[in-house]
Amino acid sequence: MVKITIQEVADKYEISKDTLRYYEKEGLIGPVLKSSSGIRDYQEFDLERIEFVKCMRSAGLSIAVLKEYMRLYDEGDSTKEARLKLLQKEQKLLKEKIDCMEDAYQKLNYKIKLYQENKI
Amino acid sequence: MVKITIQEVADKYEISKDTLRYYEKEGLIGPVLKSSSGIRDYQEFDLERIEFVKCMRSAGLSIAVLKEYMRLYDEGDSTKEARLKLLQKEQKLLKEKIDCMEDAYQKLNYKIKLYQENKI
DNA sequence: ACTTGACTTAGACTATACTCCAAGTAGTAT
DNA sequence: ATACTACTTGGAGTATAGTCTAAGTCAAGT
Repeated sequence: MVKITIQEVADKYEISKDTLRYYEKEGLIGPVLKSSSGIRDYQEFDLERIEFVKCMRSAGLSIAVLKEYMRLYDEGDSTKEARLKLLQKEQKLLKEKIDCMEDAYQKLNYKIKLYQENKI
Repeated sequence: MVKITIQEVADKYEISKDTLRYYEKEGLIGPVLKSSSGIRDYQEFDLERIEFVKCMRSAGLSIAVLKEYMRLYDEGDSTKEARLKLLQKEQKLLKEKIDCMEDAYQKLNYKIKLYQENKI
């Protein structure tokens, strides 16, 4: 059994070691298995979670929301409904943000065209 | 001539008065015309800038970038090229962000479907 | 004249999300 | 045995973008 160290995870996902420990402290991932001397050994399911968290963070979901989701997850099956609602709410917010950014993208595009056509 | 107060601008664009003053201090808007007693009176071109800034901020452009753009703008025609480059760079970043968020949106969608089909 | 309410300023404070630091430990290389 | 490197912790520090507070000014209404 080869161990997966924090450095390897940091390199693989381009997340700093500090951030990985921070996420763990906040309950977004782990608690990660540790050797007798306290060294972290990341498991497959840790990596899956990290990937999910990374993706959601890059989409703008807050630490607080992801923390809440993981808290519910750890509470078990009885929180399925709550988790679904949370995800749906975040999805809706995400859609609004995307629409807003697309609007800004078009406005930028328009402005850039004005510059290129020397109309500004 | 009816004056446009900070309160009216705040209401119209749903930006707090504090934030409007903060943007002005940072050079993103204005300097706004003031009465002899120091009360701001926003002009049409101020409102246009505010709308642009609001849109760009909501799309994630930083205060620093908008500040730099406005600084170049105030410097005159000689900075056209630089402004265009800045906008193109931000547009590219914006596109990357949108793509990233759309990816996250699809992942969320998938996860939500799993919940709805009771597979999780 | 006095109260009221909206405005002004500088500067302190807050939230979010990291990021860095000091001090210490464990395992390996020479 | 000593040096080296990567890891650990708790807690302090930073960046960004506001947000709030205190103290004061001004114009209008009673």
